[in-house]
Amino acid sequence: MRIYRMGHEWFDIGLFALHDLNVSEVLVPNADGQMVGLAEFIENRSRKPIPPELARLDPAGQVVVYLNTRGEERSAPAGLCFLTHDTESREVRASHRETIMPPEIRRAKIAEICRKHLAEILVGGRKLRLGDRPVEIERKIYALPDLSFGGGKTLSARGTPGARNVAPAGFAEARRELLLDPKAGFQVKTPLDRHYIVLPKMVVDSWGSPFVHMLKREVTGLYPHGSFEPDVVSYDDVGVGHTFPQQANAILEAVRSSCRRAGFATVMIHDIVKGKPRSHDQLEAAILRELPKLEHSIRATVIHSSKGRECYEQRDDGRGNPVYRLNDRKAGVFRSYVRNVAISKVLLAHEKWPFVLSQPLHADVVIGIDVKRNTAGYTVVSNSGRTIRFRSESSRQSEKLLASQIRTQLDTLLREEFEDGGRSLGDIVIHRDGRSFPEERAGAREAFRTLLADGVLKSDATLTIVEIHKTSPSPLRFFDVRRDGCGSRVSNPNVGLHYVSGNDGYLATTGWPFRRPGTSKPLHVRFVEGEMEFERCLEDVFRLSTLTWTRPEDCLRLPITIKLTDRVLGEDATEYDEDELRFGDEHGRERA
DNA sequence: TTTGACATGAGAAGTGATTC
DNA sequence: GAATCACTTCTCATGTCAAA
Repeated sequence: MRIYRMGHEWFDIGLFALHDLNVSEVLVPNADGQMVGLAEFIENRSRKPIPPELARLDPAGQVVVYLNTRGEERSAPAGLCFLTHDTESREVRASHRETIMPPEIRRAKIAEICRKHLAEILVGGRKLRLGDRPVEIERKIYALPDLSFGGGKTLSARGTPGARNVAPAGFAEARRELLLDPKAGFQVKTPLDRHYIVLPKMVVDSWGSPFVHMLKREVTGLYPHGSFEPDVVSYDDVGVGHTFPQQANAILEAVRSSCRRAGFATVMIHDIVKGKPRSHDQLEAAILRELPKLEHSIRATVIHSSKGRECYEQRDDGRGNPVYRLNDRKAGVFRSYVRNVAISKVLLAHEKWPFVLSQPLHADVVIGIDVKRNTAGYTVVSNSGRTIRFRSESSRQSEKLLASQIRTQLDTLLREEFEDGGRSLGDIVIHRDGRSFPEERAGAREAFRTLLADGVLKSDATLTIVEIHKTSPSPLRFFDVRRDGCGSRVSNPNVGLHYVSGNDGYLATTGWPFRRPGTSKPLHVRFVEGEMEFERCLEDVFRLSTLTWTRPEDCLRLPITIKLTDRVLGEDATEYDEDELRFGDEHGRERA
């Protein structure tokens, strides 16, 4: 894809062919139907003064042919065309950082574009005029909620007595500190289930044992009540080829013979360099989906060998024996990597949630729903995030859910919730990732009515459905503008800032006090139907976005209901070629 | 590839108007 | 009323950076 600068205007064109003639030879019809030279045509159409590339245009230069939107051939001088790159391309990847715009620059650019291009727009024959200033809204901000950790410790940015009180600016930092503090730490204290660490033989024979030791120490440090004693299983990564089916089958074989009890596993895989692009994602997806199907069902998480390979080096122990030690310069990096693995790949996999909301949500139960690649995922959050259930189910529909599916799933999930909690449930709120469809809503209402009749729900229970849009047809941005002296300072909005207009709500879940480059992108939350007040739903969305379990020191753009559904579906729903896995060794060798 | 936010381009999917 | 087309919207894949 290239862009073409005709005069001062930029066009996005796709190259179709190379013209036989050069710039001076190609003739095109001008407005009166007369044939003129290509350079003359462009010059006539261009605002003066003309851009330098046009002034310098070589008459003997090549001409490219592209197709306009009606499929007609058009000519453009190659000298005025520029190659566009996406972010992964080698030529521009280092400059990607520069495309992330800080708020003051984005705001200035928005104003400029409005002035230049949107001053007067014709809509259905009527002129629309845009206001010359952006809309100012009231600073309505939801306060950061209090969070409960282990040891009865509470974190507060709103002055709650007895809590560890911090200023909002220190909230994220304190959240991490409390999680790592042995006197606080994880809020749940139930023991861990059986855990296997599945390593490539090459790693077991080199830096495997210091790595496992480090991971054990990290998990135990974070979660002392769990008695983390993982079994190490090694698979033959060397004796087989390096394709996705070969490595996957080696892992399956090892797990089948060594993991004699159901439980969890963290599987280390090598990057697959040969074969189709993205085949290491296939390997990951295959492991995640195949291990639970084994006789002793294993729920797996996947890590990669590259980080360890990069950080460990072989040394001499002083008596002539080789030992693996961390490279001095990389020790710090590796430690935080191992901590991430401990939290995300071990503790969160065991459903040990690090911290929860201290005060109850407005809703009694919040259910996040998302559909990806024919798999529907449901996350149920109740009891202020203390209880979380997840369920996924394949569906024939790609994005729309059938009424009967959603009815059955909601019915099952809410009955489980009722039996576990031993109490009837009140207000139910559904967070739909993206658009909700009438069939789904009908299914949800049907389930609701049945559960009401059966006493699973309280007689005054309500059902409310909101849509959570990560992107929005009307992409609104918030800017915090403060006047100081002669000018003004533009920055990202406070997290918790919200603006409601009818059934559309915008909520800043990223922004101050979290330091991130770029301009905060508010969530678009749309009220679809139900009895709960919209502003209360919105506040629940905000509170659920403070449960940043995978990154305690940072913000989360999405509420945990959607985030968890996304995470699990992202992993679960990745396609992999099952036939290739079962029968694909020949194909694998061909490619390898 | 550890994670998440913000960025982009490609392509899929949906919408609405037009044509036969 | 189906087929087609132009256009919009959304998802997906990919990248960088920074956290300790």
